[in-house]
Amino acid sequence: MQKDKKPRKVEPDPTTDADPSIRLTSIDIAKLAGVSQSTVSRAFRNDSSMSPKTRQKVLDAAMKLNYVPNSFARGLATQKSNIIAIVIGDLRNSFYTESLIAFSHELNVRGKHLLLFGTRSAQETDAAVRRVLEYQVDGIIITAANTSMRTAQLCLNRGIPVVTFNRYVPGAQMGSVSCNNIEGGTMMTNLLVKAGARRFLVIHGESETMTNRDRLRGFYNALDLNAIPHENASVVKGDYTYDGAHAATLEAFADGKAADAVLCLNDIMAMGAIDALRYQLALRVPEDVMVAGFDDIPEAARAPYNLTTMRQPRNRMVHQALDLLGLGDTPPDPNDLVRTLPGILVERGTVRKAD
Amino acid sequence: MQKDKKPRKVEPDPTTDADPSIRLTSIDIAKLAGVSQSTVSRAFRNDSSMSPKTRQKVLDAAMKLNYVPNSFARGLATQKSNIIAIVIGDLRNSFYTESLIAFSHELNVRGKHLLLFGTRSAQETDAAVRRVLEYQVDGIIITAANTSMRTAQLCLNRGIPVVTFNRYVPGAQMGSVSCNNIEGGTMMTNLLVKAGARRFLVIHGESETMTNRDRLRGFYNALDLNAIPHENASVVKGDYTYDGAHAATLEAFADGKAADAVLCLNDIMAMGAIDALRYQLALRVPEDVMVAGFDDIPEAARAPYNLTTMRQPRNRMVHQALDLLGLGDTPPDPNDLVRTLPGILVERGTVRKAD
DNA sequence: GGGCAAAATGGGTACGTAGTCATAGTTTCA
DNA sequence: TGAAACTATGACTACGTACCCATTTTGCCC
Repeated sequence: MQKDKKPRKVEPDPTTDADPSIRLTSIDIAKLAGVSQSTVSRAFRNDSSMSPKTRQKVLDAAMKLNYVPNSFARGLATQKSNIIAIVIGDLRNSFYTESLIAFSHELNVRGKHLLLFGTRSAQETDAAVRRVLEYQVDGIIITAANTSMRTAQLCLNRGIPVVTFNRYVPGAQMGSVSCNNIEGGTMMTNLLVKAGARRFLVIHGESETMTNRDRLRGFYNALDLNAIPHENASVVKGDYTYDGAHAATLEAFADGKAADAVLCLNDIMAMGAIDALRYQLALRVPEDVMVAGFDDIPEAARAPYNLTTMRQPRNRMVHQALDLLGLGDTPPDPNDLVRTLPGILVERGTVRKAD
Repeated sequence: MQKDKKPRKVEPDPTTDADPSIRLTSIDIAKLAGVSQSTVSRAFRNDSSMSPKTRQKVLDAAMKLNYVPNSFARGLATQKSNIIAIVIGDLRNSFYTESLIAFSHELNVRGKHLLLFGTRSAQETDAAVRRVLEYQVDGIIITAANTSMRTAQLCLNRGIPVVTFNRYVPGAQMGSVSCNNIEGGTMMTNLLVKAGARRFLVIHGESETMTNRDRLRGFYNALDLNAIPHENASVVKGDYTYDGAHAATLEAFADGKAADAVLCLNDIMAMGAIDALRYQLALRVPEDVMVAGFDDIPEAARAPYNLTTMRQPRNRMVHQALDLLGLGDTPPDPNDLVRTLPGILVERGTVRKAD
């Protein structure tokens, strides 16, 4: 019985024409370059102990055959994937879109790849994170609804750094980047009070997230500071979406003017509120009703909205998140995992100037 | 106190928790479940020839230790990654954001993962595609500027299905999904002509992409049909962005009314044009100048814009793309790689009703 | 219950790269 | 000039799963 070397699984596909580049490996390159597989591997790893001449020879051979190293084999051998997973809850909110763009660019620069998970519910998020683990990702950025502690702990147990972006889970031993939302809520509310607001409609999103709670808390703090009774504020849900806030505004103002200021806990909702006020309720903004938001997304600055908002320093937040994943210039300090940045009050045209 | 408090320090509890320091493999699960590694592998692959009892035993063991299969090893062994790469040029355009959301969801349902590349230039796109190859992706969706034929061919040579979304490369042997943009351009222009438009400003994006060319061609076709001289149209670049179109509009109208209709080759640019007309140039839309767009992104339907536009059937396009990647119900027909869907004229408030 | 087919399970190896260790080749310095 | 210290390269194996194939167990029928 003659035993032959196991041949490559080359099954000529009749549907496509000639398949010239069958599965290429470093061994093929080694043959062509007249070196060993080890040497090919070195050439692609920028291993120092290697003559430039040999390296060039290998790279030339690789170029000629259009060889690309197999990331799975590499990942298996190195236990590194070069993949960062991002779990995003609401891509319809430009704040997250912009963040994603920034992350994408920054990761690209660092030679990392980006595995994207879009989820809505916390349940879905948990499932996504679980599947992320299969890919041995080098880090996870979570910017979706309240991820369960248990799931996050799962990652941390495996030594995978986790960063929650624009949210945090109290007590969790993981990185998090967000604004000082309490302070932000207070500042914005103070601005509205100074502009004459006394009766408030607050449109909030998901009451479970800390970001939401903190902004709300900041709002109440400001009411207290200004001796405005809490009864003057009605708090309704807007689902963190344009449509949600639009509907909530219509409902709240159904029986006439419900408030002289609408504080929306993000810009997308503020846009929905403004449009409802102006186009459905025929109220003027800011003359009849003032509106304020959070985030400062690109649309907020455009003429139809010209929204007064609390800007989140997005780029700085992105960089902090990358730092916490160990992708920055300095390794993260395990005792400084929670980064809180100040928001920036951006005064535009939806809040009247204080007299 | 009967029950011990859980110790703060992580202590390996063999009955409930995994030891965080140890890398779990199918062999560990096999030991715990009292079966072979092969059997563990089977349990996670839904292999048919396996007793339900054994499978459950394995899954229980895996659950207990929080075991997750290693995708790199799996990918190496199966030559399948379960990863689909998406190269997106402009995430700031909701059309692509919405498409991404749809793709993300559909891929998730199919157990596929999504590797995201954001790029601006064709050069960057090529680099991204090249790196995608390292990950042995099961398919690539390109919805960015004119990818070079050469790069796309690289993928096709490896048997990786490529689909261009909302664009196509003439003559390329790869899948593509787009609207009938020639027809769309003609329909929209006809509508404007019927509404009384005679002098046109066309704001287009990247002149290299076929989508752009086709819409423009459809526009000129309509001019011819209506015996309107081409001199009545001025065509300027808007970079496919809000800001680009905003600036282009201001410049075109700098010396007074430049046209009685502005045809923007996508909605994002239409929004920029409308805002420039209304807020900077104090012109009324549609009374003084009509505006039309393409795509029908969510913002187009909102009150401040209420844009008349040519809707692209996004969900159908997404499904077609998935089909072409072999992820649909039926395998793709290699002779039917170019899918062209009709656009849908959505008449709203930025084009006057024909008399 | 014996014999046979089918189902269930285990053994063993390939997948492609990284990295350790050994070795051949080269330089340094006494 | 010879030995030590490097440098450059090659041989070999681990990484964790899938899958082919062999083997054992079960189910079935007469």
